[in-house]
Amino acid sequence: MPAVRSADTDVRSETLVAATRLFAARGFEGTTLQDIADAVGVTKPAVLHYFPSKERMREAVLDGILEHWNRTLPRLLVAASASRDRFNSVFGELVRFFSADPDRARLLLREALDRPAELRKLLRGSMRPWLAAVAQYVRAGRDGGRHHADVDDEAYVLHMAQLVVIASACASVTSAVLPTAAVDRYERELARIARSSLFSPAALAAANGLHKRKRASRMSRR
Amino acid sequence: MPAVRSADTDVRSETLVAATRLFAARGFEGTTLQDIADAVGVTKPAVLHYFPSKERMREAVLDGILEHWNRTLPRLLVAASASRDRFNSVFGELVRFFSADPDRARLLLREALDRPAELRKLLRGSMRPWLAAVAQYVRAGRDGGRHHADVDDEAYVLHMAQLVVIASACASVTSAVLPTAAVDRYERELARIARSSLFSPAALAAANGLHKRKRASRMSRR
DNA sequence: ACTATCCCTTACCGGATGGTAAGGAACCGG
DNA sequence: CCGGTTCCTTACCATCCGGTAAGGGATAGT
Repeated sequence: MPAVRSADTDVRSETLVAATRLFAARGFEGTTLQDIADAVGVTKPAVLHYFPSKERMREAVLDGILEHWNRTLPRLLVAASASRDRFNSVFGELVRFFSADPDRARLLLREALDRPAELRKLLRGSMRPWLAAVAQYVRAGRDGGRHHADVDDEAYVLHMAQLVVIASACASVTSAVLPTAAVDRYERELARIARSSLFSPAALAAANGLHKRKRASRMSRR
Repeated sequence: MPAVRSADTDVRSETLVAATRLFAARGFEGTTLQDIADAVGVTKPAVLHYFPSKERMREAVLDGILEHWNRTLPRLLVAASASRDRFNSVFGELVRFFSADPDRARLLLREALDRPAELRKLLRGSMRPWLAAVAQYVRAGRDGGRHHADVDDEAYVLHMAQLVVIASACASVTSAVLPTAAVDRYERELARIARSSLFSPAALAAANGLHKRKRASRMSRR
């Protein structure tokens, strides 16, 4: 029925990609439809042919990110069951998700600043289960003595998520302040903070040395 | 010489306050001169009488924040010299500065997103000394055994600063995800993360119990 | 060959935006 | 009483914004 020309999904998806990049870099209000059209190489009404309004485009861009997120979410949650490995896989997945494409973090941050009410509702619906699951894991580890006794499960998880987001979003700024700024040094410290503020000293010491022979010691020790 | 009417600094400063609030809430591009003029209760050319352009107003707003920061900075750095007290006073001052007026955090975050290059230069010039001083304190504590042996001084300080900023800026969003969201619970966990990822287990235990009788135990233990 | 549909173009529009021109009201030193 | 300065107004402007109208060229079904 549609007169496909192999450009059917082409211009539309290119528009979505360009809009994502531009919204992340300059913000929604700071980006004009002309900017997006120029980036794709078409005219302004062409992008409005696929997205009825700029506002709808914003929603499409945000949906694209959340969809990607919800697709990697299950994989993230059924990670290894061992206490320490589970932490590493979940935290690693989180870091990878945002540092792989900092635009995701920037966009999320902008949404939190520009439309907090909307993001609230959105997170309330789609991130609560995830938060609850991870928080439950933290709580179990705490009751089992593996985690700090005074850790606040939900607050801890939220803080760590925020930390990953802002580290990814502002990497270009902070790298200018760190003098000998290797990015992985920055990321390594991020992981260290998350670990050492979660695991009890006993669990940390155990993982560092006399535990199972499963993983080679990847602890930083320069 | 000037025909003062007691409104000399009035409208100007009110404009600055309104602009700060609006820029923080809606962003620079999302705020019109008309919005600002309406908030102050004057006409659009009136605000342009004090600030020759919208761009100059942005600079004035940012300068206002950095000036406030630079004014409280020295007080922050000459804080108590005892290891644990120094941490508490510096970290507490940081938290207080941003949570007292979340607009500061939001504005800083927006600047990092909208104009990373400019903020880079600005931070490079005015925040490097502060970072260096605190990092040096962290390093000294590490070499003295009070801090974790594998802490990365500069990266740690940067991460903590970012964490405080985003926690203040996004409090309205995250509070919707935390179910029984007392704000101070959120802040308490923030301080716990900062402490337990910095101090070595021995130093933490000492501070919690058998140390000097200086402070009453304020550790959370619900 | 005819029609319909899809994709995209040129041309245009109402409204809002940042900024300017010009002048008026209040106050000043003289 | 008289310029002069400061502060703020009304009126206005060029530009750009998101969005629409209308149509052309290509393709597909019939």
